[in-house]
Amino acid sequence: MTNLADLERYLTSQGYKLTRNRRIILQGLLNKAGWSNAREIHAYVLAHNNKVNFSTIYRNLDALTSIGLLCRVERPDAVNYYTLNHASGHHHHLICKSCHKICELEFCPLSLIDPEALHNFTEVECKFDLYGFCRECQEKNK
Amino acid sequence: MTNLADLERYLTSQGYKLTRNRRIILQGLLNKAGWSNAREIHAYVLAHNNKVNFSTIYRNLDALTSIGLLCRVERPDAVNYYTLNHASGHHHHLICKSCHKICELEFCPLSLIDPEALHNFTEVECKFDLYGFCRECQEKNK
DNA sequence: AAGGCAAATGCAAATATTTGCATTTGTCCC
DNA sequence: GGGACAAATGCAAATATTTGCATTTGCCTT
Repeated sequence: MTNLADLERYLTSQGYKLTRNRRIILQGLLNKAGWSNAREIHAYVLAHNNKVNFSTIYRNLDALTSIGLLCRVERPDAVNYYTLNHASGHHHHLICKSCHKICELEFCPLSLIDPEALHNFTEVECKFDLYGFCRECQEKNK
Repeated sequence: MTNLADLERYLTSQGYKLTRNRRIILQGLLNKAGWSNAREIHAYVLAHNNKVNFSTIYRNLDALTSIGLLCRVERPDAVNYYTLNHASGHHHHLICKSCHKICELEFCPLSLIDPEALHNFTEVECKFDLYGFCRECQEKNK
């Protein structure tokens, strides 16, 4: 989905209300390529709306992530970053511990795991990310 | 490793100093089966030493985890829990979103991933955990 | 268009966790 | 055993994030 109308349609189809904050958050993420954190998104909404609270930002980022519209990645410095899930499918990431570059991984381990290993758990969500040093940062530190 | 002397030997072999705090943390985790959070471990050390600061606890839990003596798991309520890595090998976990029960997974996705997919990253660490509802909690909510 | 209800929001307080810097401690070497 | 140096610690302040509760808003029904 690469336009606001589709994103909004999907949001409401999932039972969420279409609020002014959510519209601006989605618009902001559409405008800006790459990843943003809650602070940046908060600033964007402030600049394009009247006034919004940080907790609203966090709650909306959670909601949008939970229905798959956003990808969330936790950086090694413990700050969460978000981006529109253009891939639209479920996927994971590879993050550089030095420059924080984020690469996509098509691979999802949950699809490969033996259901027997899941101890009869249901509604299983997969949290999976890899952290290493990208080629550029390896060069720099030589 | 199931005794203090082995744990301590390993700690020093990795270049870490053997401090009073670390000894008590390891002893505490040896005594208590299962998982503990920083608050509980802090309380244990306070009760068995003179006085220790929370940041020291966190720094030591990080250090012990980074050399593989401890396993760390992040619960859905965003609290980290720690336990001795008896399995001694690298492994992952399956956590109940309701009762927070933690099961071990022998599976590590990093071992299966195609090196080509790693974009030339080096020293890659794998952060992988599954979150779902265990059989007991499914029954309870029927 | 008006009313009602649940969902979304604002606010303020609390959470776990991290960090910089000055001090203390453990270990290695003599 | 004593001294030196780096690593570990204490302290206080800062971080991102979450939560409870009262209020507001979006959306559905009439």
